[in-house]
Amino acid sequence: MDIEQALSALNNPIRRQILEWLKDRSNFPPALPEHEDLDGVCVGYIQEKAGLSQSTISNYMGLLKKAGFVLSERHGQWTFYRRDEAGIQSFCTAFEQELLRK
Amino acid sequence: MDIEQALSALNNPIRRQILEWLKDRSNFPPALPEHEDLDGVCVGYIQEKAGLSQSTISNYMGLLKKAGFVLSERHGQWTFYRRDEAGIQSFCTAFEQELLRK
DNA sequence: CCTGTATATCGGTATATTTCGATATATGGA
DNA sequence: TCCATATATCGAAATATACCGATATACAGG
Repeated sequence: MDIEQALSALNNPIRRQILEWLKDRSNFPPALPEHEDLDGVCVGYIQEKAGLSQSTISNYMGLLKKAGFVLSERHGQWTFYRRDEAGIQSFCTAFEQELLRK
Repeated sequence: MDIEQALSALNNPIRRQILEWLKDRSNFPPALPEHEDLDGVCVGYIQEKAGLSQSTISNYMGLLKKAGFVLSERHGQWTFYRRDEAGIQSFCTAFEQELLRK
């Protein structure tokens, strides 16, 4: 739980937007039939929605992952990203702990 | 309450450290006798503790103020900064609101 | 008004971040 | 094994941030 790394990851409006989008799978196109039972959204969908290049989004997802905000799972050629609610929660707790007066 | 500006202000370990130090006046040298009834800490004390240049600290305090984390009060040649607990609280609330699922 | 002290602002350099296109890697299928 | 697709990584250019020293401003006391 590196608060510095976490804040850097959040200090970008598009990365924060991605975390918001991931709250609800219906922000993205429907999953392919063979992926319907999987949690998470593939990089391509996120890229399309964000309107940035593939490499940028791949990099962003890596930052969010290292910061503990998303989990990833590889299935075939696809990587599916989803929110890490426990990681987000624990960051929030630690962050408030630091910021708020006691 | 600009969350972008607030996160930028917090995205620096020394600025966060300053907010922590300001939780407790005793982190700094005692106030001059004529300032004893005043709340807050003057820029010089903060600078000395942080070990950065005067201009950097003055700039930092300006960023923290614009972000709503500190209040300032001028008395004579001194500017006294103190935490804006309400501002900090309201940032925390808004931030969690955005970050946490629902 | 002149001087000294505290703080703010300016202008610059070094470093970090954003973002891209090109390329590398992984995988599934013909 | 060869090709197409999805994602990751690399290298570079543009922009932002971290700092500094120099200078400006604000004020207090003689």
